[in-house]
Amino acid sequence: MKPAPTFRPLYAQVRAMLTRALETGEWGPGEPIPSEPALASRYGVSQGTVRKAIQALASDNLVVRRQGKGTFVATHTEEKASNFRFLRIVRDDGKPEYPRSRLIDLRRVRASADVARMLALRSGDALYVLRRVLDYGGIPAVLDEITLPAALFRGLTLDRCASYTGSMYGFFETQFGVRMLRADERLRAVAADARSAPLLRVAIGTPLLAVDRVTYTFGDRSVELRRGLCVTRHEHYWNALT
Amino acid sequence: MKPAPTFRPLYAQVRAMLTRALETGEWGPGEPIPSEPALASRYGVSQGTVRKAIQALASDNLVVRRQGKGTFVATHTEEKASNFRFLRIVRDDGKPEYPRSRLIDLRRVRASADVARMLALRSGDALYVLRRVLDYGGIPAVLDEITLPAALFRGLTLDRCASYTGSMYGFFETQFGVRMLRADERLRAVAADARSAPLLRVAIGTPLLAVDRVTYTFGDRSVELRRGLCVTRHEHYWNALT
DNA sequence: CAGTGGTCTAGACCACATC
DNA sequence: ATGTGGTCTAGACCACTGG
Repeated sequence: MKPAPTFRPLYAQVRAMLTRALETGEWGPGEPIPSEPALASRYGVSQGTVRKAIQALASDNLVVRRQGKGTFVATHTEEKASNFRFLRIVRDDGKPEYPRSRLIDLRRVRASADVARMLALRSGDALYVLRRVLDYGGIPAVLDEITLPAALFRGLTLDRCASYTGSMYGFFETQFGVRMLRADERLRAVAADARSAPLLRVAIGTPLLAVDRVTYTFGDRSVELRRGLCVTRHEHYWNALT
Repeated sequence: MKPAPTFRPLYAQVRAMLTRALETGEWGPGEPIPSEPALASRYGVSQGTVRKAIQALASDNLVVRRQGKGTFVATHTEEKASNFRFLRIVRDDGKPEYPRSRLIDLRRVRASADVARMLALRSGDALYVLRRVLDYGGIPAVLDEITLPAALFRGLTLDRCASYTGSMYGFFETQFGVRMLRADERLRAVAADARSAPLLRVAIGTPLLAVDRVTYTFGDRSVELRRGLCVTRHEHYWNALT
């Protein structure tokens, strides 16, 4: 019998409290959190312990540390190149081009049993399904179908999407307060069908890279399903195994 | 003008010295490295500084830390489940099955300009090209074509491959002293051709997931090119965006 | 029990950014 | 000059492993 695996380091507890403060929005995206000495006094621990907690948050990309300036809450609205964290489709020639997004349509539908399970909803709950195409160098490369719980994205319209300049996740963060923290992806090869082929300007049957993403926010709650269909002729999906 | 960006933390220097010791094989794969106090005295720094250096190596997967036991040089020969670090193809049903490998053939060829560049060789240098198929549940799923510099893998034969039980990288590590540390992958969707279709038992034209890997050892030297063609019917490529 | 890595503290000093 | 995070040290104690 194992005795009792109840040991929990101090820094882990501080980390949990900081995460909670981040989740409740005590400091908003882009804003600085208090300095290490301030947090040490607030939680009654040493600066070194606070430091370790913050570094764990930084390695989870919840905050960004900047020497001489402070520690800032992560945001999708100013990540520039670092936005390639969630955009793994890059050009074969390596040019770091940011694609242009063209919105196709937005529908309101009911959740199937499968989708409901993956989003921790009930069958029949309302969903938004947004479709868009990403163009690289003016050529369509990715058809995204983005599924969102309507409850979290009340008032979402095509116009609101279109009028926002910046990344999708920046839009979700600023307009709906939904913060995407991490994602899982499953990749397969599929054939272009009658629905996707015209939008990507390829022949039916063309091999496409299908990227199925589940995106999570605080507390490992899934808040987005996304299927990307990618024409991997001039672009590819990039991944580093470390 | 910037003055001189020459600052280098002590722990980074210790880390570099430890990396060098690992590379030269002062401690072999699977063996323990000296304890923190021992290393601190060896390098004339505090234990805290050594700890930070070692933790950096651990996060690069060069060593593995085990509380109460010691710090051990990473090896591909006993990684059990952690071997899924370099094997991202998993079953759709999530069962953690380890596939069976069937060797197809081994050829000795000359490097083209492209391959030579990617492996930092000269055009015409000798290469080995090994092909194999991975079966999941008895069904062929992946056709791998593995390209290696002959200079590093002298005496490689099909028989030697076949007689080794364990992972490919474990084989390379123990038999040739070549240690794979990290890899980059590029994924595309392609159509099965006359060469691959029969081996994977699919029709010509079937969409396949093509995984092009470049694998690196110490000093960011590339030592393997690998192309995997995957039938993503019952399996998929898994990736976490963190 | 001794030895390992893991946690926590306190304090000094360094590098960087800003005013 | 001040305040931030980053480095480095020294020492104490804790959790885990194995003899």
